[in-house]
Amino acid sequence: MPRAAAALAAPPDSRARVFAAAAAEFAARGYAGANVDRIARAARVNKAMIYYHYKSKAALYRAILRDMFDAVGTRVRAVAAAPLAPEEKIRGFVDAIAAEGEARPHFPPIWLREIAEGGAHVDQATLEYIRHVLQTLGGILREGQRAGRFHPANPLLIHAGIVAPLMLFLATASLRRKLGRGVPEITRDAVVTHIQRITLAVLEGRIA
Amino acid sequence: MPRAAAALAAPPDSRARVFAAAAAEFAARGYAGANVDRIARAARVNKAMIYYHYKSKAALYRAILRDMFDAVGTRVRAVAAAPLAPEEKIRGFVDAIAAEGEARPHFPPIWLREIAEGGAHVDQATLEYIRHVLQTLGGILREGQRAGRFHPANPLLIHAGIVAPLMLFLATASLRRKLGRGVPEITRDAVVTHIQRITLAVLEGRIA
DNA sequence: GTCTATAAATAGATAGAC
DNA sequence: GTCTATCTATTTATAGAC
Repeated sequence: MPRAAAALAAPPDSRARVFAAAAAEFAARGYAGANVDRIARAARVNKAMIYYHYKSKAALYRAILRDMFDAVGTRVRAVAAAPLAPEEKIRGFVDAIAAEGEARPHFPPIWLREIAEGGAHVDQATLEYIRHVLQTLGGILREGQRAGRFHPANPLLIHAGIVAPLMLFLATASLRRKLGRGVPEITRDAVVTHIQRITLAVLEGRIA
Repeated sequence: MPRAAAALAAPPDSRARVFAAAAAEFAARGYAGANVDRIARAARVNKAMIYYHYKSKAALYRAILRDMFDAVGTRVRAVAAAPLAPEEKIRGFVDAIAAEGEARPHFPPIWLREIAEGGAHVDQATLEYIRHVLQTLGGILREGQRAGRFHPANPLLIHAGIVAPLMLFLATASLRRKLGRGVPEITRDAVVTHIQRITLAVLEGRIA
C-alpha cells in the first residue's frame, strides 16, 4: 500500500484521500461506528467513489490495517538490521513503534480496538505483518542473549511492556484533557525514555 | 449498580440478565457494533424489556461503564486503606486491577475501546470513579515517598505502566490463540508478578 | 473517473394489548 | 412486567447516466 501510505500528508488523488479520511473515521469511531457517507464527505469525494476504489467498507478497513502493520514491520526490521548493539536496537525498537504511532495518528486507536475485538478484522496478510514484528523483537532478544547481555525473556511479555503503554499514551491525549486538572502532565519523550529504561532493566536482569 | 453487579454470575431477574448480556455484547463488538436485538436474545428477554429497564442503548452502556469503574475504585481503595507497607499496597493495587479485569471479562475490552475513542461515552459519574482510581494510586505513591521508600514519580505514568499491560494481556487471550504457534505461552501470574516487580523497581529508583 | 438516485437491509425505539 | 407489531431513520451498496 505504498501509494496510500505516502499520501497521508497531502492526499493528491481521490483514492488516497479516501484512505486518509477512512483511517481517521475508523480511528475515531471504530469499524462499526464508522460511516461511509462521512468518509466520503471528509475525503471530498462522492460516496460511489469509495466503492469504485474499494470493494466494501470492510475491504477499505482491512487495507488500512494492513498498511499500519506493514509500516511498523518495515520500520522495526530496519532497526534490527542496523549495525547496532542489542541495547541500541531495543531503544530503536521502542522509538520505531512510537514514531509509527505518531506518523499515523489513526494507528493507536485502531490498534487498541483490534485488540479489544480479538483481531476480528485481521486477515492473513495482516497477521503475517504482526508476526513479523514479534519475530523481529524475538531476534533482537536472542542476539542480546547470545552476546551475554540479555537474560532470557518472553518476547510476548517484553512486547506487551513496550507497545501497550506506548499505544495507551498516544491514544489518550484527548482523554487526559478530559480528566483535566489533578492529572499531572506528561511528555512523549518522558514516556519513550521510561519504556526504554524499563525494558532494558528487565532484559539485563536488573530487576529482582 | 449493586444489583446488576451482584447478578453477573447467575442473573435471576430480567434486568440483571439484560445487564450481563449487554456487557458481553458491548465487549465483543463495541458500542456502535452492539445490537439491541442480539442483547435481548442473549438475555432471553423481549427487546421491549430492555427499553423498559433502560432508557436507551446509550444509557445501558453508560450503566455498564459506571459499574466497571465503580467496582475497580472500591477494590483499589480497600487496598489503599489496609494497614500495609507501601510496597505491599502497590502489589495489591496491581492485583486489584487484575482481579477486577478477570471478575468482569467485559472490562478489559470495553476499557480499551473507551481509551480508543477518548472516553466518548464517559459521563460525569464515571469520570469521578476514574479519578478516584488515579487519586488512590497517587496517595499510595505519596505515602511511600513520605516513608522515604519511593522516589517521586508521575502517577499517570505509573498507572499506565500497570493498567495498560494488564488490560492488554487480559484482552488478548483470543488474539494470542489466533497468532498461534511461534508465539510463546504466558500465564496470568507471570504477568502480574512481572508488573509488580517493574513498578516497584521504578518507584524505588532501581532503574537507572 | 465522477455523479444522481435509489434499492435493500438493518437497527433503535415505541405504541398498545395483556 | 412482558409481548407483538411496527414505525422511522440510518446506512451499506449499486445501477446507470455522463
